[in-house]
Amino acid sequence: MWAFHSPQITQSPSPHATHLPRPSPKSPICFVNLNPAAAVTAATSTSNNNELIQSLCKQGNLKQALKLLSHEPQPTQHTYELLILSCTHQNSLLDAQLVHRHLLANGFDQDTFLATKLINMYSFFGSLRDARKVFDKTQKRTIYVYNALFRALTLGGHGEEVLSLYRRMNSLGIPSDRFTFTYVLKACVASDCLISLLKKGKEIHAQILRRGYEAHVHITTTLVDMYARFGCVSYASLVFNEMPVKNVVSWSAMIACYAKNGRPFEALELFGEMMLENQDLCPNSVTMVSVLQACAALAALEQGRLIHGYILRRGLDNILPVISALVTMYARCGKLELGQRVFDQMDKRDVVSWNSLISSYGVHGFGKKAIQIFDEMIRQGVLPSPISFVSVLGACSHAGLVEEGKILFQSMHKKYGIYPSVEHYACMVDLLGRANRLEEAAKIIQDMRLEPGPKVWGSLLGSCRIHCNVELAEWASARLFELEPTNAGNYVLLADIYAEAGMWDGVKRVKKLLGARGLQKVPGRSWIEAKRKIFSFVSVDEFNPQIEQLHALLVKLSTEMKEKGYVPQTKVVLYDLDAEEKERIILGHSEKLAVAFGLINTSHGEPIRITKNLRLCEDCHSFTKFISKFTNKEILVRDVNRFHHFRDGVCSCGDYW
DNA sequence: TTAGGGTTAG
Repeated sequence: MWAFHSPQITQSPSPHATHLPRPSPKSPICFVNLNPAAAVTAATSTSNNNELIQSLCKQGNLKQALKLLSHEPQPTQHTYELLILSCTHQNSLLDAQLVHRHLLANGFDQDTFLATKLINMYSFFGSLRDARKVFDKTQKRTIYVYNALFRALTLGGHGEEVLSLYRRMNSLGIPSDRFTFTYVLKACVASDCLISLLKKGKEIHAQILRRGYEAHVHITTTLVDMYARFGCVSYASLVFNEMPVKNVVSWSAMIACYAKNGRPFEALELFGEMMLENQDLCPNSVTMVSVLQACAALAALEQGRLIHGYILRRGLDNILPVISALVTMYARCGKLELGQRVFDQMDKRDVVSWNSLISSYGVHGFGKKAIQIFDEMIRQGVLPSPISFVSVLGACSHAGLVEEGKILFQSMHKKYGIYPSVEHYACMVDLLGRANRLEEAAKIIQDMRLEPGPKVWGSLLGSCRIHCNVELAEWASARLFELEPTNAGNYVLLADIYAEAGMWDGVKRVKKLLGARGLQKVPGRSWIEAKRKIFSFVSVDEFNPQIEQLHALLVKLSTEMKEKGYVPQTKVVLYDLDAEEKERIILGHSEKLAVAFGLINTSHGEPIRITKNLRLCEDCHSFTKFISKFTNKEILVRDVNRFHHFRDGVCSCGDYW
């Protein structure tokens, strides 16, 4: 498209000496002193020079363009625009800074158009301070200049700065445009303090309605996404349902909202609706990633396979995020080998693909294999990301590989220059805590340079539950009740610890606190996929039409297994009840109902696959081990943390979970 | 001149 002109710097027309701008004394740019004879011809050909520079930029020949620039007395706005663009294409910050200094020296310091380009440029290089400097030095700040800085700050995660600047813009009477709204909505979630900014987001939503932008698909889609990120699913769906115009992006945003907020069933339902009711809408790779996430969350293997087929038919199977999501989907549906096969068939892999595989092995309890894959990734020259360490440390934790985990944790900064984040500390606390090294876990928290967040305290409390440590549990829960006052799970964990220690006063106190704050325990729930449908069970499920049949089967199996040595672990019932009543309660656990359903509804040789929303209780674990031997059935249970693969009376977790 | 949805973990 662009004609190639080979730049002949030595023969090129030279500018007249009088037209040559004086470089400022501070400017490092060297203007070539040209002889007067050459300068005469140059006076008329500066437009050609500009064209030549522009052409070189378009060809990606930045170095030659810059050389020629030093001979050009009157670069135009367009020349600078293309130079700036070229610097980002070439990923050269040094050249970008040179162009910036050059345009300042040539009197373009108040050019608002170039100011927006410079802000975008510095945003690209991650130099937000420089972007802000350009903004501050620009006197006439058009909405374009504001929007450019909003975009830069939002991308950089400085949401609060955007919102304070936005307030100032409003007070100066500068009206927002449709672009401003998308940036400031995104700014509300590009920050750490989500609670206060949700209120701000709602205010901006009101402004959008007042300005009559509710029919604008970009803005409303951003609104759906903002509410999704705050976890306000009902608000997101309200906005979505009222959108007069929806496109594939809006549908994808709403599907992602469900998938990301623990509502995978609704995500799949909405995807079905999108396919059925809108035949002119074609789902794309982004849509498919969320749909795969939903299948993974539900362990819906058959659905996942159908989606995989669709992805192949649509030719979306060469897109990296889609393949990574496929690897995860298969692994989380219990088909680790299929996940590995998808990974093996990839032409190219990025760090995310590797992370998918590492965590897949981790969740199945193959810690050593996960470390091997991590090492292989490094050997192949792929640098680990912070998430690689979350994945591999998590794998160590599931497999009880404490020493290996400690070495990896230390290597993060030493070898790879990655500072451990709160997530990594949470992994370490989990790793040590599960291994009953609770004092060491507590020491890690005390020595942390970062503020330990809810994840860290939650890991400690979870470990205290496993090993029944009241003292540390009280320490952790006191912090958790401050940080997450509405997370019912924390209260339940502490109550369980008190109950197991026989401290019934403590149980009463915590339950009272739970009630006073209007919170409820999340009921145990298990899912199973059969005949391409997903069946869900809750504990002591009175509304299930098959409950009597399932219960009768469980009583029969339990009685027979007791003769073979199964002893019901009634201690998991944390109520002051008699043994018989406790036994009745544990037999009604959702996971056992799902196992019974699986025994009735799966064919011979077909494994039973169950998903559970909580950690597997000791009795269900022991019961399922017995069942797998007693009925000669393979049973895969994915609890909230990991997989348990029961076969012939043994579990893959080695009773460590 | 500028804009919306996604990948891996917990």
